[in-house]
Amino acid sequence: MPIRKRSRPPPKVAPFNAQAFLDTAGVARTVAEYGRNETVFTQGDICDNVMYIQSGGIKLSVLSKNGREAVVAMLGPGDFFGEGCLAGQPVRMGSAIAISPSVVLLVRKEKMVRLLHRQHTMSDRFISHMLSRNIRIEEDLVDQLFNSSEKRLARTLLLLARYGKPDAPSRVLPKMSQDTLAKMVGTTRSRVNFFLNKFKRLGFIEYEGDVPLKINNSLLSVVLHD
Amino acid sequence: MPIRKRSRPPPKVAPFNAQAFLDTAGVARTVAEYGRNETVFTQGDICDNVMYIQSGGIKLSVLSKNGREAVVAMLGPGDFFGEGCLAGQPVRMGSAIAISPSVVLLVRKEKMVRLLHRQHTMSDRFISHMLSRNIRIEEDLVDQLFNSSEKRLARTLLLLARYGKPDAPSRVLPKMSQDTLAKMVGTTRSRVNFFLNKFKRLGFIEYEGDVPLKINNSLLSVVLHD
DNA sequence: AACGGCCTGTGCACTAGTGGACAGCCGGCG
DNA sequence: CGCCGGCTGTCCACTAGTGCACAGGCCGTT
Repeated sequence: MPIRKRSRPPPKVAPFNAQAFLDTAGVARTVAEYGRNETVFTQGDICDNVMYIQSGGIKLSVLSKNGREAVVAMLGPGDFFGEGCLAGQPVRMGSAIAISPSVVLLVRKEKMVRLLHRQHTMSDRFISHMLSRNIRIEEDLVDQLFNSSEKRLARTLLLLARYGKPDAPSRVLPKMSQDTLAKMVGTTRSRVNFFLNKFKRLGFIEYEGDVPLKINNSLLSVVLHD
Repeated sequence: MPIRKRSRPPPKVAPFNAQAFLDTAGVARTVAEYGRNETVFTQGDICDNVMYIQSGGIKLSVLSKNGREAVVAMLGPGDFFGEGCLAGQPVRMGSAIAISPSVVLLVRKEKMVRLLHRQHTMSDRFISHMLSRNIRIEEDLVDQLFNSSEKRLARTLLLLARYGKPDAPSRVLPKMSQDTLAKMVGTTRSRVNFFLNKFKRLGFIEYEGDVPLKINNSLLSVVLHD
């Protein structure tokens, strides 16, 4: 299973090897690989398996009726996605595309249900994933409710920067366009551009050379101030 | 355990009787009762048990630094809350208060973890709760991202109205102030008032007598229109 | 080299939303 | 009774955010 090395996804927790586990558990599953920007599933597809990210990164987004897009989550190794079908959702509520070359495990939902019953390792992992995801989305929600787009941008930048956990004083940001940033924050590109430059002017982020940026923890002051 | 009858919480699924279950499972748990507006826990409290709603209704809300409040969820019988501690959150991220007389089960988090291991009935129930809650919050999030406050209000009204599932053409709304509505929708009271009257004018909701309102399914047109 | 696609930087008119304020209504209570 | 507190209805000035449009830079392709 060739995993091309990329700058971004630092192999997070290197957690339990789900594939090996599924092998020993004798569970039917499929291993799929996706290249950058390849789509895993699309909003409206019928929905009958749960995915597990072995390596790489996946973006979940939702399309509105009038064609606008919102990024709901950026996921990495060890994360599940597409769990909606376990709750009886007949079709996918959003789209999933790979943001870097990714190896993904597919498990049919019936299998998954049985697995969750029989295997503590699995259900533990799944539950803890659901818990942390829940917390994250809830935070995103109150962020939307309370904060201005400026603060929201600052927050998502900070979250993106510690994509690979360690709390170094300043971290590098995955390369992404102002457009997708806008779709994550929930605003327009003009706005994102405006604030990015403001942050740069104030020394909160550095334009290491040209496009790719480094963010400074001092950016926190934006989020925290009043 | 006297449960005063109220108009609101129609006993949902009448699901597994958690208390009896916990009794037979020999698990330590506490039964607590709360009156209307009594607080179950407060943002910042240390956080070491998970709650299960036996009957009644609970409102989860978050307070921002500058004193604003956002309602994150309204829960009913059969719902868990306070599960954050299972994911290692040391303190509560929001407050929980009873919106009607409620009976709540408290299970210490260590017990809960063991329970989830040993008891399929429990872990099934918990997982399905987490799944549906996840879906709901995610919907709330994209709602925030895509829709104007008018549509958001329409949506929350519709959701509130089918609090007791059945798909009757028009349903009655739990009594709640424009203020808490505003905090659920994520806008100001002036706005809520404005739109409520607009909806009334257009015949989407009826002011049955005075305050308590009935909502018409035609309100859907607001949400659906472009 | 010339082209197109994709990105950033910037400006601006227009709109939705905010955050007050104030009056009036009602019910509870001393 | 009169007063208070919490609720609704309404209004308005002010601000944040949107949704364009346009210019320029940096590829990779033909």
